[in-house]
Amino acid sequence: MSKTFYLTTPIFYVNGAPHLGHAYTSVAADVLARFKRLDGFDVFFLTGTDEHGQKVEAAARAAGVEPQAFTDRVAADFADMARRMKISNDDFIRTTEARHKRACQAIWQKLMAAGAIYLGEYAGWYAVRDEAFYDEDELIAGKDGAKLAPTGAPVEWVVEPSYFFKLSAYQDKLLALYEEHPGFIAPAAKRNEVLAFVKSGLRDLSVSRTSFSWGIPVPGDPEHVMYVWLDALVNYLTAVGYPDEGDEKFRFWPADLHLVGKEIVRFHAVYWPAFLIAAGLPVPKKVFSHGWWTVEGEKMSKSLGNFIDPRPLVDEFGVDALRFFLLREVPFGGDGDFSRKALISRLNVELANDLGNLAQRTLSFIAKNADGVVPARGRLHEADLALLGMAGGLAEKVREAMERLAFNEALEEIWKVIRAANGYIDHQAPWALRKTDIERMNTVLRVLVETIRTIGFLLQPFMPGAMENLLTQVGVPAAARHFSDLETTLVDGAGLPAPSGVFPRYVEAA
RNA sequence: GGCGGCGUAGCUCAGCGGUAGAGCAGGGGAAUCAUAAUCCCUUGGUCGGUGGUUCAAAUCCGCCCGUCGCUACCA
Repeated sequence: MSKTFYLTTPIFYVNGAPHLGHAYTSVAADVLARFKRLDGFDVFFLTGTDEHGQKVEAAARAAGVEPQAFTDRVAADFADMARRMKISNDDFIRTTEARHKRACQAIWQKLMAAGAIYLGEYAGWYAVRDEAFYDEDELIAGKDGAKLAPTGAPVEWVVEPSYFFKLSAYQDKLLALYEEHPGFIAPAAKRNEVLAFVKSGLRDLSVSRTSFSWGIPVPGDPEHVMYVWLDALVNYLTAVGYPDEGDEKFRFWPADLHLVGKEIVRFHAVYWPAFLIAAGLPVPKKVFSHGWWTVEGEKMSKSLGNFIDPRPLVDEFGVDALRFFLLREVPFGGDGDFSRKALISRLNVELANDLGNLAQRTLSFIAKNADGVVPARGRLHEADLALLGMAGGLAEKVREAMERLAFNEALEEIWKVIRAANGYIDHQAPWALRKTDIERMNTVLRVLVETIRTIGFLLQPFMPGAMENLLTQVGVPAAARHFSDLETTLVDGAGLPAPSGVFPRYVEAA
């Protein structure tokens, strides 16, 4: 039985359309999921949509449709985006599904039974205009001394019944968790923030609402719906069959990795493990926070209206190039800037010139001068051994970087070999050997083919379509593309298909 | 205000105690198998400022400046 690997994207909130940020999280998770599958893991990869809450209820009303119809439409749009980005998720969960309602109510009852939830009163300064509560010390003074929200909205003292989760009781257990598993929150900067937050003291968390109804009813008290974050986080359990711990999918629990945007770290690194500990369930192994994209130097925002839909970019540049760009351009965990210019530059320089041209010059040379078959190799020279050595050690280097979610480092390692291969072909000059030493020429070509093959294997998770094409061109059978097949070499004299460019250069229309 | 990150070549960044590095951009040359792609050489930096520790500091410590983030219940 192979080792399991369970990873998730956040479930995306359906009060707006999918944009580049959603695509980014999904692509990163997908690359890792594909990598782990190729590396022999039994992978469960989950994504989906978060569909409850006041904002969705309001958005549906604004659109003039029932919440369910509204969420059906937006959820379908997210699923479409995932498909277009070639996301290989094993399941797509929606929080409005019956299986999820059942899981949420089950965990609620478990938390109640454990004494972790109690009925109390939520009191605070509420601004109707902002639909939000504010702390006393956040308030500002108005003209006549009236209390105002920081946004300038009038506030009133409101008391309403609410169920609370005893978050304060889990402070020490959380700190112990972070202490014992230093890798639980990554990158380290986020870990520090969470640590500081928890150390500063935790208050109990209001986990039910009575002010709106678009949510999962609290068992035994239907006036209340569950707080959307409790609802949302439980999706990770729902998908593996909770509360049926005997479900065949439940073997994936606990999750190996929750990939999240930096704005929701706290929910995943504080509330979620606290809920799980209280419910007597194992906690996930890692929460990794990635950064945000600006677009042409500006923050994506509603007011600027510059949200980017990734799908037109897929149409224009190809899904592989876009996926590559997102993980290549910036260290995972940090923020990045998306610009047409940078995308085109990566596409032309690294994909077309470096890799595409390397494959093309090698394969078309073989087609013209080596009978279009896998060339046999003779005695190896030092330069051959150097390049083969680099290629041979590549899988381990890439695996190590992927383990740290250092996607751009993994790609950099691969590109070092690509650059070395371009240097190698220039120095060995098979076009000169063609006239003087055919055996040596064949050896050089074979070394190149083997190197390209290794590169193709390792790039599969990043650019599945293009690498499927490339691996076919270097003669790797479709059924032999797991990383364990890397050790199997190509067969001398096996026919190769006619080569065709893998990454065409992008020429900006005049 | 408190806590934390960052500030290194024109740009994006790596290095984190032992004579300043990569990619891109710029300059020169070579080659011509290839998607006019490639390869080689090369210009370029008082490593934010300042004081200290050390035989030796981008690299450790203090202070200052700039910048970004966190500092709970919309998600």
